[in-house]
Amino acid sequence: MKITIKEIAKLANVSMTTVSNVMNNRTNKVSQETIDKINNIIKEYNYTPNMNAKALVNSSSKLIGLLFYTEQEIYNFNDPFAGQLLEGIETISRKENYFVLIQTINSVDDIGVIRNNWQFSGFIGVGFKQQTMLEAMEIIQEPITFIDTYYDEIKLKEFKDKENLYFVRSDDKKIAHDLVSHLVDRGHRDIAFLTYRVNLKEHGVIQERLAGYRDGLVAHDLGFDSKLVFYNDQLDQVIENINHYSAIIVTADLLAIQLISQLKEQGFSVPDDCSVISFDNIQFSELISPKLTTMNLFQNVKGEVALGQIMVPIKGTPKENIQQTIIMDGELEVRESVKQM
Amino acid sequence: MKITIKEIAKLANVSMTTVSNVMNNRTNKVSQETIDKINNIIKEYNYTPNMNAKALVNSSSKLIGLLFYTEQEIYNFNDPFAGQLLEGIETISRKENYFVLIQTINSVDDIGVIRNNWQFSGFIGVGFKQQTMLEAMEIIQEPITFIDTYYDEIKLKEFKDKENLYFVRSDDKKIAHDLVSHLVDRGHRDIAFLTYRVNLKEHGVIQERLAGYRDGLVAHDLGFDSKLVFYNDQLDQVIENINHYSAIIVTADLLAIQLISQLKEQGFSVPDDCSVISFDNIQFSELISPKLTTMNLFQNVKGEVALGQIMVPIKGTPKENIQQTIIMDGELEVRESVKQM
DNA sequence: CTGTTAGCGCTTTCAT
DNA sequence: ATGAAAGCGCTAACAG
Repeated sequence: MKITIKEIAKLANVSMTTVSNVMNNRTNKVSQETIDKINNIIKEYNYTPNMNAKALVNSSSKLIGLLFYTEQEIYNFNDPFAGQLLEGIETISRKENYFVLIQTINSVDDIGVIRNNWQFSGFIGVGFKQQTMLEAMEIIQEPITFIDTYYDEIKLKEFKDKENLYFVRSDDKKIAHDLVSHLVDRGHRDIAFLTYRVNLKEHGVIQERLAGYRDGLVAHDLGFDSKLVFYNDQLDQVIENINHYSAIIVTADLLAIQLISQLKEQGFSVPDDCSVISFDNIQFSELISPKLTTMNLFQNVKGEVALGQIMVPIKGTPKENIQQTIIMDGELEVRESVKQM
Repeated sequence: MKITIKEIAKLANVSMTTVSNVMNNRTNKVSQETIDKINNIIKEYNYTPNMNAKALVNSSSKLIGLLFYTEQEIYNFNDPFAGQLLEGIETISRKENYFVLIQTINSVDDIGVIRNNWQFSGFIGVGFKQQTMLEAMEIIQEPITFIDTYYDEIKLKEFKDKENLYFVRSDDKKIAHDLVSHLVDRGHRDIAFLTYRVNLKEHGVIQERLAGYRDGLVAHDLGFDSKLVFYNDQLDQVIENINHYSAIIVTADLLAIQLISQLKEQGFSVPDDCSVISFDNIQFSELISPKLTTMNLFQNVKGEVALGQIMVPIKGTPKENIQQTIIMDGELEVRESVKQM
């Protein structure tokens, strides 16, 4: 049933070495006859190698560890972000014949354990903050791409020489800035900002978007007013203050949809009473009314890129043109939730 | 750095066997002193076993293969279903110290390959139809749970004796029936049905729901009218015929939201002109307006149950009370999209 | 109570 | 051009 190299060797009347050589295309020193014979047997018996044995002897398997860092017990896979990422990662891993092991982790120590358990070829880290990323790097030697992790520029220098370390993220600051510009183009001058509650001390996606919002306002000679920055637990205040702005930037479609729903309940109309623009371009954004004007972040591509990055050192292909940090732009999907003033 | 049993044995001045015994709690024949000594070393050096070596010698690893069957190139992980399932599966796998390898497969042959590659302890199959399930079973010997796969009752008999085969699904027929009953309770008598286009010959979730819809109508002395069954590519017809029904059952929140959005655009109001009730209870269903009355299917629990099922034979715990097929009920979330007539 | 040993399936020198 | 043999880290007889 489960055939091994040894048996193939016996069937072909050759040694295991030869079989191994043929399988790994080290055929320069094998006669064509033998090659064909072996290949036929492999096909006939549907032979596929035992990855555990391979991993054991090579001390490296065809495994990619997909690490979801979270303080929660389990990462929130409901988030469309996770799904899109997975789709991109699966696309590449299948193409490259690698395998993806998913793991939610709550502490950096978890990484050490799982890393010892399996000999991963590389990792993709999601949900890491600068601090946890730094700690993770102490442990992980294999190539790793961190998705959406921001780091201080000062730290960047130390990373520069660090091999096997990659980053992929959106250009959140620029994208937020673009959102402001779009609203300004449409005649808006009073622009609010709504986001999830986060620790503003930490460097992350939200902080960057906030900074981009601020930059955008300044660039368009509009003042930044901290009273126009709201958090998801203040939706009532957002609505109370609706007269103080004509448009609002929301850092997630989900939150935007929630807001719109509340606004409607209170008798307000979008975009007439208030324009809404957001991030994500999730599937739903064009199913609701009004259809959301939102920023497509191409999270599936992000997944593809993330795995693509580490595949370079993993496969040992020359890495001349590879960048350590890939910053992706977004693409605005202009739909109905922003009004021309 | 990466310490092995051999080295632990040396450090503890014992043999590898003893170390192995201690690690696997076969401590009945080891002195407490030795146990402590070994455990301390393990802790000190942060030792964790090499799973590949273990898998090789045991011909079974702590891997669960999560197989997503699809005709597409990549499974649609965007679907909230996949995320919820994953969440449930991860919850249990973490608890049990097992690892989840995700794989999209396009044909049953793919299973053979991946199964040879790694020695899985068990599998969870998603997206399998009866035919592909049957084929998969020919190949897979390990415990497997199929999620949401329906099979003919005739075939059931053959399965009865089949070890290691489990099913988890919702009671789709009963749930659809319940939906009809709820609508009838609310005074509706003309009830339409909207679903995704599927092959009606195949036995699956949609077919069951359709049957339940039919049963429900009959049970309430309402006639079944095939003209009131619509498919997702006929949304315009759904709306054209709006006078022929007062409520519509939609087999997915996503589709329901799409419909509502279209209805609104055409100037209709939900639930006043048409009540809508659906399946899934996705996160969005209570963020939109009107808030969706929908059936919670507990897909995350489904994931937990699926893995729980196969963990029984995997861990070799006595499986007296285990059922081969677990059928889960839903729970109606009554919100705003159904009108009291 | 502890150690010796063979072997899981594969790769890789080193011979021939 | 092909083969023999050692060894990756671990487990499980079997011996003592």
